[in-house]
Amino acid sequence: MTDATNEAEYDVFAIQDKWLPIWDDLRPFASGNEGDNRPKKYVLDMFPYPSGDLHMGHAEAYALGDVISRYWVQKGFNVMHPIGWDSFGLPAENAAIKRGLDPKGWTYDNIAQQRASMRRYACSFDWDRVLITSDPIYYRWNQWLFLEFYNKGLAYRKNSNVNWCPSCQTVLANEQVVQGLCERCDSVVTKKALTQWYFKVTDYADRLLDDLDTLEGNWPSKVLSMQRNWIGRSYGADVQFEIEGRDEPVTVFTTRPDTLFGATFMVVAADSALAAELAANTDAATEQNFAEYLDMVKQSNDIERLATDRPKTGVNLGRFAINPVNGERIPILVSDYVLADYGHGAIMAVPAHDQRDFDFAKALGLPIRVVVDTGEEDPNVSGTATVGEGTMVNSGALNGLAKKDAIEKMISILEADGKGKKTKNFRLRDWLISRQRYWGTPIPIVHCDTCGEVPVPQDQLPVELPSAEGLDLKPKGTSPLGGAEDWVNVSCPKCGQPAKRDTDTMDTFVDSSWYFLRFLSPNSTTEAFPKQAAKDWAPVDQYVGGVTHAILHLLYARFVTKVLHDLDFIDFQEPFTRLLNQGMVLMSGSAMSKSRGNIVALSEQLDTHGVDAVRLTMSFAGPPEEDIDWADVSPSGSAKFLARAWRAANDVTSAVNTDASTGNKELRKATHTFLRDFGPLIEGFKFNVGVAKIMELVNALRKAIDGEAGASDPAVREAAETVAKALSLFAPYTAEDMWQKLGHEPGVALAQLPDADLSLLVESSVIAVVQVDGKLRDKFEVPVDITEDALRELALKSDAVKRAIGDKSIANTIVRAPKLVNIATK
RNA sequence: GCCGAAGUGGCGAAAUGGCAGACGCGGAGCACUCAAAAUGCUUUUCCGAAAGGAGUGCGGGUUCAAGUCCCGCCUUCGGCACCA
Repeated sequence: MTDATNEAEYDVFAIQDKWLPIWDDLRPFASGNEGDNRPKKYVLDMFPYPSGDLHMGHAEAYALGDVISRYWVQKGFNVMHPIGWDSFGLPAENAAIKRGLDPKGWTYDNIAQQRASMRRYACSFDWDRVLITSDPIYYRWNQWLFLEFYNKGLAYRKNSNVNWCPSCQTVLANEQVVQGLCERCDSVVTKKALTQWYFKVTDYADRLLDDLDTLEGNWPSKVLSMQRNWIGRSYGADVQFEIEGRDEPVTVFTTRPDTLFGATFMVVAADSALAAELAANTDAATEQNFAEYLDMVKQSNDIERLATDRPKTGVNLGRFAINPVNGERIPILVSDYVLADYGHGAIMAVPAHDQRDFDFAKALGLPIRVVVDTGEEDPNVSGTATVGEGTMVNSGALNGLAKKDAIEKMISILEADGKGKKTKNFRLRDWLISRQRYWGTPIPIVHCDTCGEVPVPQDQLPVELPSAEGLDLKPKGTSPLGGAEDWVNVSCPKCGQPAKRDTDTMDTFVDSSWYFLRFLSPNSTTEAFPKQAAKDWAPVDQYVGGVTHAILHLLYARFVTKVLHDLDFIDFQEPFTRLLNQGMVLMSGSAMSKSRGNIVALSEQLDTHGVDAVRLTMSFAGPPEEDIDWADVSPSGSAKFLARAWRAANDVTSAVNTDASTGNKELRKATHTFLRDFGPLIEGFKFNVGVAKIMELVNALRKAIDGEAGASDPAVREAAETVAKALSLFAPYTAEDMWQKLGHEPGVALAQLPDADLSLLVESSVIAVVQVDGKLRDKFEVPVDITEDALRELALKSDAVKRAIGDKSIANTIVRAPKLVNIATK
């Protein structure tokens, strides 16, 4: 039943349908128009993977990104807030295989769906700046990037033991192996010797680590520490050990050169080339032992290898190294606890002061010699290596020194003798970028029997992916592109003889490592991005996305940025000035997943509560970096609040442009207190508190309309307009409709919040509190300009205070006029 | 093991060293209604009838005053981890 006198009902779905087409025309978020001289800001949300329709996680990320973007638009900035799709990759390929379709169709269908959902979700994207990484117009520049790296010597091929996912049938970067499992499919990752393409990220290890300091305070400290951990720099020394029966010495890396006198044996990684060589020159029995051991090592996977309680195993090669400081002959052993690809694949073992070496020594009956007196029990007795600080003993010239001095002295001794040098090592490995899959950017290299690796000339780019039709995409260990014979067989760009294209595709993290620059000119066919635009807009002022990318994506993007800087394409060294990591949306305590059966469908939430209520809930649930448990929050409560705000605007009866200065004092004060507090809260990412402040203002507004002031009071209009503008960051449909109800033209998103009139906030009196021994005992109203003496006197007169003091005597009285008195007794 | 973050009502959460629990969810009550829904208002940390007392993971400390700063624990979460 409709009530004729009160026909205005808040109908969120009607409002959504009403405003969408109007906004399509209005385009309030177009950026970089000719003659637009608003100051520039670049706000970027991590672009989605088109694996289906948008889900709750996207809804949170884009709600929060939008608060920031819309805030700066409202502040009068020319905000670039683009969107794109990270659309190459395995899920599309796997879905295609499963359904017998082309990955392209699946991908672009999903993109269309997500795009429509983003429009409905009222994302403030600039729809003129859109990119899709699987478009040739994008990946052509991915190939350009590869060739720039190649020409600079930063892209190279090598054969080594790589991470291999037996289920995806492709190699994986180190970063894509999580706890020994494939990050995509959770299969146990194995090792395989393959020739693969790498980017030389290790050349930038120092800068990637040191420049993290410049992000301090602007990136979550968690992400900074994760990156530091991942790069893992350690300082120490390279030490050369002569090997009996070998011309070349073997170099080992150690962080504890001070303990060199305690090195009682050497351990070589069982799966290293050095181990094979050393074993080859022993007797038949040892060779046999080594071969059997190596076989066992190769069969164990990372999961087994990483088990902490795993007993140490190894084989004594019966060969000897010479300790460079004391000439001692020490046995050489092989074991799998030494890694082939860290340091030099060989270590000096100091069992007394390293627990791993100790366990190994115990297991194989090797000598243990204490060279640092830490004041703890002898490791031979306690069974625990002493790894801490102490005084050097049994160490010749080092005796009596502390750890730090001993390290320095040992290094200078080694350097003087030419037996070693100070150095550092990184945990970070080079980035393996080739993949044996179809749906990715083809690597723009031709292999020629006479010329070797030949880069495809820039004017022949893009090397377009051949049609998937007729190709067998099923994982089989080699790239499906190998089956596209017309595509593979080309003539060498250099000599013209028959040659073959490289059939691998690039890791999709290459695509996303520079996409933020492509938004500057997403449709350009002549350059990856214009230098001048990069100067004007980049780096990204505010990046928003999940912490899941804390290592991989952010590290790669930082690396590529530094390379592009060194190649003189850009003048900055860090891509993302400020970073916000939003939390995850959980359901009943755990991440949403099909197997748990706890998936909340975004579309259902939107159909039930409306876009605005879902967006508002995302912002109001808590601090943005915390997880949101959907079971704990109330989208219906948000909807209720929005209706309440909308009704208040609907109640306003004064004319547009009514001068607020004659309005209700109390409500004006509430409005201007809000105006003072709101901006800093948003800029400090305290969106939940910002929403709470809007709620307070709506409560005050309601009270004023229903109370003495009445609906026609000018302050009521001022408050309602303030609510509409502020609310547009969180609930754009409701805010726009309120704005219209208040008599304005569409475009609340561009309506600026005025500065607070602080003169309205000056109080003549305040509530003073009186504490006795820090406990609240009384409060009363006092003039703001009350003197300390007068306030003290008032406090001491209070009955409640007298009672609290009792028969104790006063030791001290602290007065902070006009707000506080604290009486300390003794 | 190493590094980091966090522990506050029934729940999500607020709180420049200065009134702990803003704002909301949920609960209770009142008004409107024949009734319900919706809406508006009141109330809601715990114990206590009240006066009052207790209270921010635990134990200490600094301070007139500590959720906040310092020291030591406990628990949870995240990252790294046989990296020499």
